Amino acid sequence: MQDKKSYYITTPIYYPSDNLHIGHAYTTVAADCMARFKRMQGYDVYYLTGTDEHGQKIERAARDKGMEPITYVDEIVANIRELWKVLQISNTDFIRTTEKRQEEVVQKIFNRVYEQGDIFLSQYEGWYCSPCETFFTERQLVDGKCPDCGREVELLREESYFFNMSKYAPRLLEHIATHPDFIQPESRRNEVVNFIKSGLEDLCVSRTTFKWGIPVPFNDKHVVYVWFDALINYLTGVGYLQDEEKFKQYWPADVHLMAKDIIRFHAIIWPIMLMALELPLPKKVMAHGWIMLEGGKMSKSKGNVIDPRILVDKYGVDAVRYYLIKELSFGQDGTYSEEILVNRINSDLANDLGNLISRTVAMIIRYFGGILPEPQTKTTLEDEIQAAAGQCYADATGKLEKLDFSAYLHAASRLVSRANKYIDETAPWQLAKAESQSGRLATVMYNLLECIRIALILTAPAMPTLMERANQQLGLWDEVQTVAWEEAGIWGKTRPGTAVKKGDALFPRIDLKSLEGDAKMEEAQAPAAVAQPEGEIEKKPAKDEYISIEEFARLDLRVAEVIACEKMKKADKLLILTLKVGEEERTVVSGIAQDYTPEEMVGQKVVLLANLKPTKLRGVMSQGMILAASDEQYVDVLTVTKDIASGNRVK
RNA sequence: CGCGGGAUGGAGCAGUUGGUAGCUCGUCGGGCUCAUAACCCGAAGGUUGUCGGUUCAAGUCCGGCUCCCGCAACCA
Repeated sequence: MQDKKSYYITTPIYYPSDNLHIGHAYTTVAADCMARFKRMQGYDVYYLTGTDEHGQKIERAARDKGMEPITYVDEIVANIRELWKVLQISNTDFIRTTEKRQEEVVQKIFNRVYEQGDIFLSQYEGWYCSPCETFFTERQLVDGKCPDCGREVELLREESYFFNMSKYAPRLLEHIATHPDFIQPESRRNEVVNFIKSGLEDLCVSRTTFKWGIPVPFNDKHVVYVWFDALINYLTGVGYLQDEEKFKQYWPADVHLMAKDIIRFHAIIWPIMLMALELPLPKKVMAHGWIMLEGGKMSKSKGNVIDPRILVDKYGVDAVRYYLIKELSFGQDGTYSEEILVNRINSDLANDLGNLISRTVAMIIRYFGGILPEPQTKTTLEDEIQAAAGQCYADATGKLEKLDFSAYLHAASRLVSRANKYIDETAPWQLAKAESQSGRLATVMYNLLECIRIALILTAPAMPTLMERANQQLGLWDEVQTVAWEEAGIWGKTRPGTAVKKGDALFPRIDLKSLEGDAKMEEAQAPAAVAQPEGEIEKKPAKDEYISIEEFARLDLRVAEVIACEKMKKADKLLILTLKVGEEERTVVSGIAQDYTPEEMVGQKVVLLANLKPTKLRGVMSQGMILAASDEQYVDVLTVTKDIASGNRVK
């Protein structure tokens, strides 16, 4: 049974309503790196990823496109799988919450927890605004009234299932205290502990407002709350209640890896669910940081989402994965820019590693006809090299064990640097000039290749195609797939007599200047590039979607003069404008506070959409909307510059 | 006082249990010529955001302050 130690690692299951971006790629690549590392160490690895497909948002998105949720989601899931293929993700399994195995397990779990009393039917109590058909919490209300429409709300109860979380809070705190590695990094652990100590409320684990989800087994008016459903995938994936032997082999998970924003679900709700099921908790829950873009977080609305596929096309999988793994330091946020990416590839991969291989191959060919000689005369320098290699191996291993990905690659880089320095120290081109030095020269060549061999093993988890590509030139291994991690810790595994041959550069240098040229071309092609991969609906109005002049006339656009203006309290973006429109006065709330002060608005003549349905914004009734141009950076309010009196029509 | 993160040589970041501040890139100078104009060596450059406290000793612990950034709320 215990023939092989097992290792179970997961990524979150992703929500297929949006395109996946470089951040999702990071999590998945990092987890893949671990999976490959553990496999090379001889572990029986189970690497699970997948998609979380239920929920109102998906249901709505599908309906908006006139599709069944499942057809909608199928398409996106296919794209996600394709992305993982491109990134050489070696997941063992791919789970979808819409699969039958998941539904079964979720329902059984729901049943069980219900029967033991930890899930109970209760009333969800909230303030209900019937015109808006929405519940609000006490906090959300504005002056005790509906924050949306400003009307009276009533205290209503709705039937809902709740999960008793507080019951398990002390046990969870105890567990966290006695297992310091359970939540990583430490800053996240503190956050979670504080959150738990501030008191856990019962979690509402069912919904009745939509249908797209797993039905509560004994009450089909209810659907299981998506997070409750989603987290269970970690159990379903390894056969819980379905394949007991498999489950026994892999559970508890060794690592749940995720981005920091969902740590609470994994470090609070999930462990408590497992406690309710009397299952052992995962050994580690690790949250990494975010990849930020220069100028803020990436988001679809900013249009700055990076599609990893395009990067892989441009730079290759190994380079892109290397960059991702190297860039984020343990648990912290990092920055993405194409310039940083290119610099990283050029300096670490092209200049140092790629070039090391290139120059070594060239020298073995020049001095020994391409056949690696037997090492001979040894000096203290060789002891030093060997010790350095051992140290790098130990460091890389240690850092990976701790999921400190960046430091792991840094350790591997150190060996490459040491080898480059070794060439300088020994100056093989000098040795080659004297016949008497051929023994030394042989030693140097052997040691260089030995360093390369070790470096390639160390970087293999990060760069899955490099070993094979390099091996075509180096001939180090008969079978690349079976190379074990431990071989990197053994000096002298390379066999003399190995034949090397010249090949293409493993990591060609990238010219930043030519990149600028590319960027311009890309801009021209951008719409196609963006729309194509995901089948994303960048709907341009079709030609027959012109509107008539009559339709336009329905918009009552007027010149309006700002006679007073103040900043909305407790809102960053809102100004409250008092407008004079002819004889009439109006109050309009506008989201321009980040670019305009109240003072500079007063006296301006702006364009008002006067017959827009009034609405309440943060408690203030806004009677219309003023027109403004905007992009990601600026908001520019349209103003009337000539002396046209307020109230006049704009058309 | 909504939640959280950050402030360390020009840039981006490390700094584990408090004990001489490190790494990558860039800059300047030198070396080498095997190599993907790559490689190697050396140098300059920081009173570790600010004020106060604990200590023999603080980037590292405690408290106040300032400024950035994400999330949330809000952009009709």
